[in-house]
Amino acid sequence: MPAAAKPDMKERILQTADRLFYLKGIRAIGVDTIAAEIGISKRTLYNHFPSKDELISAYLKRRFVVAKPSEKSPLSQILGYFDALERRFSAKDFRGCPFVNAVAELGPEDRAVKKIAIAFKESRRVWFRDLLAQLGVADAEGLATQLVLLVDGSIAQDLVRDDPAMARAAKAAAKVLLKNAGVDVGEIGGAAEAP
Amino acid sequence: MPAAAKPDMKERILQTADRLFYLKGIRAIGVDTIAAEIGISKRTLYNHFPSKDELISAYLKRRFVVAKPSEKSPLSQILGYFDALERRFSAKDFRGCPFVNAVAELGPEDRAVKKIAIAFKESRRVWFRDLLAQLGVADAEGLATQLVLLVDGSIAQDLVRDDPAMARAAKAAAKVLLKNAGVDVGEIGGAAEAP
DNA sequence: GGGCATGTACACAGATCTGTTTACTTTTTG
DNA sequence: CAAAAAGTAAACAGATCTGTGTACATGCCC
Repeated sequence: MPAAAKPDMKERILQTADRLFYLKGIRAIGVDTIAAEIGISKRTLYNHFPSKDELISAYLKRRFVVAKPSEKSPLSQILGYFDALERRFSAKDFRGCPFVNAVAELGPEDRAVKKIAIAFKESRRVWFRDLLAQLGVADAEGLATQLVLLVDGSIAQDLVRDDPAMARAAKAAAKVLLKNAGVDVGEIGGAAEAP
Repeated sequence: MPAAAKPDMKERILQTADRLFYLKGIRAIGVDTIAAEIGISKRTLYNHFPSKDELISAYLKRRFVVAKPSEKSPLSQILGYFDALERRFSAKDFRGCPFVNAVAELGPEDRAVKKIAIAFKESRRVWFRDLLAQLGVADAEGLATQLVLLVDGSIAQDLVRDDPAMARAAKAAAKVLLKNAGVDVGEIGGAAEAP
């Protein structure tokens, strides 16, 4: 039918690539599949991205969203992160961390992918660290690292087991670590948690 | 050259497949590559494994080693697990958890792979749980889950960042969780650890 | 000696993947 | 209007992948 005047073709390509790469795997999806899914020709796709590698990088960079400043208290931001994790685990289209998956899939030789993955992991660690510093935690660096271990551990476990309870377990452990660092987190149950 | 009388051909194939699948990725390695690496013909490989899928399953099953009973105390077994992790992270050929990587690479539709991965994760959780029960921990189930989060989290982080310190951070966090559960773990530093 | 399992070498089928080329059509814009 | 920009359709090149087929060589056991 029509030819041009498609708005945000690049964004539409990226949206589709994101969904397919993330759900099925980067190596499992060919550029033909992405083009066919949108209903465009392969040539059009290659006019927007010079190679699949570029598309992969763009996909990962688009996934790299920075946390916006919040009005909420540092503690509720930290604990809320685990609640958000649990919601994401419960969604049926959750399939682990796209950065970890990409590194696992593409191997350590793909420097471009690894670089983006490292940057993302570091930015999230820094986000935790700054919130912890606001709470007056002495070793904010060390505790931030431990919190991201819980985050990534629950993501890996949920990827394999499809169990959103992993997020609750991570939150419970995070509370223990916070309390141990002198943060008042209120009551701490064994593992359960009152919403 | 010679023809038959190769001892343990199946095991040799598995060893090579293990190394290549794990280091480069399952989808990145073709059966030709494996056969060429050993110096056998592709036909021979297919005589031992009827399909690549079967070879993948055999690779993962072979990675699934059960922990042998130990003479050491439950606590030192638990803490020693994190020390072993750190040693593995320091090896240059470490590239994350083969089960998580396989699920990430092959997608959730590969039931055979997912089944093995779930079984492995569960067996390790049970290993922790039983040791915790021996220590008299009340909620051994919950704490075991939290410990495997730290384990898998440090593995995912090391995969991306190549930083063996992730294992030390996990160990430090584990100590805090153990202490909180009433286990005497001796002195606890901020994040560092005396060997 | 004679099967028979096991291996080699190598070609081949058929699918799929990245990326290009060619020729044509439609829309926007100066 | 006319040129440029953007898209379509479809074939193609060249590589790679899984799996099979064919013909031959070697070693072991009866």
